[in-house]
Amino acid sequence: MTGALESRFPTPERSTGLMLWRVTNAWQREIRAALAPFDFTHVQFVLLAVLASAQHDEHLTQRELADRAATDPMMTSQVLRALEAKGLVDRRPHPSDGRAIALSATPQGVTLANRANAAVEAADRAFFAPLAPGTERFTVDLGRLLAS
Amino acid sequence: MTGALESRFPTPERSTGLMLWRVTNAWQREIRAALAPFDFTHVQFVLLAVLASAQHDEHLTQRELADRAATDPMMTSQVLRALEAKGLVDRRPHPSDGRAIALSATPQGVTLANRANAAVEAADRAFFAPLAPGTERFTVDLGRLLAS
DNA sequence: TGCGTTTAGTATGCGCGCTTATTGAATGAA
DNA sequence: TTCATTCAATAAGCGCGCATACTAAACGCA
Repeated sequence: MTGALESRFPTPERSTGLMLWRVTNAWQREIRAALAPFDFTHVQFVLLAVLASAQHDEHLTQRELADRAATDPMMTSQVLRALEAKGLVDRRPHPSDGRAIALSATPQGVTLANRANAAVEAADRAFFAPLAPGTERFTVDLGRLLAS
Repeated sequence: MTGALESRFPTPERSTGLMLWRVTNAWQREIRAALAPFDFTHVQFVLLAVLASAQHDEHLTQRELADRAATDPMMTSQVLRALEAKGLVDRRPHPSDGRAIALSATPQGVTLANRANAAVEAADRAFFAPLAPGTERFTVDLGRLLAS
């Protein structure tokens, strides 16, 4: 660092934070490309997939779905209306809570979620392949960062 | 996975991609909080810091700065005008390229970049502390993902 | 029962990351 | 020198992530 900035890091490549930022941007590009054939954004896919995977027991509310998917409630509200417009999600009044909305994936939604999920999982495998055989360890590290 | 989605991952916590996404969002929140006292966004800080650290040899153009900082050229253009309005950056016509802009951090810009950098590096240390003593290894992993 | 508090959903607005397109200047080849 | 190509900077627009604020319904407690 010969410039006017006093940093611990001689180059941006040494900063864990900056690297994390760049890697996630690169990953988002890959996922976006993988989902483009399905006309899905990443958030659309995540919400539909989480909804489909919870389909067995009950109808989630938007709040519950947002909690499970770790998405912003505002985004969740907006994206679910888009998914409803596509005919992939049903949004009905909640039977016992007049404020809430009971969500369910339509059959088309489930079908598309499964096909898109295969594409996303393939893109993920390709993206994280350079970590093999340490991919699991890397995922555990990410979990540690979330726990705190 | 007892629902309607056929996935390799029983829960989102097992998907490296989703974990990466969540961790980066959490990291962005920490950085945003650390930079709030300086009235900086993350991109503002990164561009100013990279510019200050390159200050020694020449005046970068916006394109060169965007390349070094790995930021989008559109963002770079817009954020640099904001930094100029704050008096932290000078944007002059390039002496030999009529299309380009010669950038330099002002003295106030350098001072603020150094103070903000200390705050960001502290926030980074705190955020990645749970990885110790494997932080370096984690950073190397991130580098591997970018290389491909 | 009544009323203050909490909660589900949504409107608005801002900065980021990206795509597409435009303008004008530099470049390179005939 | 001329003209097609490349390139720096920027305009416009979209979806994401977040903050703030509002409405209406549910909840809790006396």
